[in-house]
Amino acid sequence: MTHAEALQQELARAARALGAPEGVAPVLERPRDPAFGDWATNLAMTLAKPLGRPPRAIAEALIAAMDAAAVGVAHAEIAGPGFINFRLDPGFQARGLLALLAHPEQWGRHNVGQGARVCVEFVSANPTGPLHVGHGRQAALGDAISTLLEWTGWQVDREFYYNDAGTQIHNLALSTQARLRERAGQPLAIPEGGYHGAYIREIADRYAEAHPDDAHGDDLEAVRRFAVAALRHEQDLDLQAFGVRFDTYYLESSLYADGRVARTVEALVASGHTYEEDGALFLRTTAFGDDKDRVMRKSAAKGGDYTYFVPDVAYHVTKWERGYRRAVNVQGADHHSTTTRVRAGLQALGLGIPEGYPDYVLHQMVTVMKGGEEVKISKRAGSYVTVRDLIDEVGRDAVRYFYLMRKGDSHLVFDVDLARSQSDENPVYYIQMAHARMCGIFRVGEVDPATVTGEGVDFARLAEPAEQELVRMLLDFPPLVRAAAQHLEPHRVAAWLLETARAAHTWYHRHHVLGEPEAITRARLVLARATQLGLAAGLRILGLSAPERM
RNA sequence: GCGCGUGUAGCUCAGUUGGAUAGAGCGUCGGCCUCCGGAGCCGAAGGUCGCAGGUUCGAGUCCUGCCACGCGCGCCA
Repeated sequence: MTHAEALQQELARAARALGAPEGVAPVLERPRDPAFGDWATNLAMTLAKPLGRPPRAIAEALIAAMDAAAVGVAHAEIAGPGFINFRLDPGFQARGLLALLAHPEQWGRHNVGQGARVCVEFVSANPTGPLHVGHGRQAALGDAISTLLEWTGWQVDREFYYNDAGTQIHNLALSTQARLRERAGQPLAIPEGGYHGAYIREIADRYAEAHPDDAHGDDLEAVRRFAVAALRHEQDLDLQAFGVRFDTYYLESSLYADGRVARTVEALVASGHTYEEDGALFLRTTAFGDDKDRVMRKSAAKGGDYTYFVPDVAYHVTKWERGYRRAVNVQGADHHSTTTRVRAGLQALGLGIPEGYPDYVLHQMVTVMKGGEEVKISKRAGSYVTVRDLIDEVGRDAVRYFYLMRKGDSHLVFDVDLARSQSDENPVYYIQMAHARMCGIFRVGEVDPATVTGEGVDFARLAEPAEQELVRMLLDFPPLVRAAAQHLEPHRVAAWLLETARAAHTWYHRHHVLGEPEAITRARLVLARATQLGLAAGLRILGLSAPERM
């Protein structure tokens, strides 16, 4: 039990002694101004109504009823309308770091998921081009969210869904074919909705080399397979450069091949939620909250194909059948409309899948600034900045951090020139520097950090304000990880890292670890070690490296 | 027009599920290197939290209505 939980328990006990109703859950928070103390509670104000007494009087009674010493409270005072501010005994609070030193691999871990399996799907790009900066945001977000879930007790599988069937892929094949024929001296005829990027020409070149007997690309199916394979390989390289690994690659084409799409359609028809109109088959998605009903199978005049969301529903059925009782999909907000459709399809099937399945994390668009102006991202026009461009220019860690430092649902402006030119002043370097500095102390002091356990150390020596602040930040980490995972919001970890790094730099600058009286050096070595471990933990969640020197 | 999202310092963004005097980074201005790494530290200036109402002890946060911007609204994905 942490000291905060002990304090909460003691507050709850005192509240019941005053006649408060069962089940009061005192809320502790860090006061905005550290001068107010280490913890504050608004308990007295929330009890004002049920107890029918003024908040300040209740606060007084609460303080009197508490066994302050037992929970390390050195001082308690009433402030403002009825806040109670607690100042903790310095050593009592700092001893909370013992758990970090003893089991660093457990620090920040929780078991809310209780080992349940969850499928996190992200990136899921069409294999029609390299990964662009929008996919990069998804890769960073999805990977960090997966890690957060792992840290909080979920068994996570990272999954990439390849839309390797349908119109876009057909256009890809036709575009490649057009380039092949251009090579052979015919006029270029890229189809409507086709792809104009230079990489298509490269693929055509390679195809011609590998298939000397089909230099015109007459075998469209072979061209399609070749182009898809080539682009999947490109995307794999992009992801590798970014340090993102997937457990499963699920192919949309396999859903057709194994009959799942057909079976899903049959099941939906059997459910009675479909109807035919103008030769097309509709799903009555309006019965499940959609604006209008959606076409499942196009009319014969339009080709008679299934629309994209049918395999999407079949795909999500497999997630359920594969045992994922929870699924998280990370998508761009431009795909927002699919969420209702997929959920509607799953509900219509009546398989007992919960209404909110799957969870969606939608992120807003990324715009790229280069040379002072916006780069229009268009695969078809062939103008965009790839994830690999960014990584090459500013480094993997910086790219990841920039993607993750902002909330997913706010629009992201990625100024490439700025990111590159300011790389010296990047927040990620600031954070990594704090970590490296802690490592530097051990290097210079010739102390093996692994031997710093806190045993026999007088924690009351960590009494300087800068030290208390740093201790508070470090102790905030475990609950912060839980909250970030619960809300699927990695940016909270990014913000914590920056604040904690600042606290570490301030402390480092004001107080020396080495060369002080032995009792102080020993206590400060503990804090340095805890800071190093704590920062490393946060960096790890975001997929950033924690260098020992820079 | 409808749905979703956003609107907070010059710029880019946080804001601990409704708490105290709204914060950070960058930029600007002014200080600090015999020091465990100055890739750092300390300080200052800078705000009508888009606008108007409402809910209550208390609102950047919740509700309603407007305004602006982004995305979506296809038998495209």
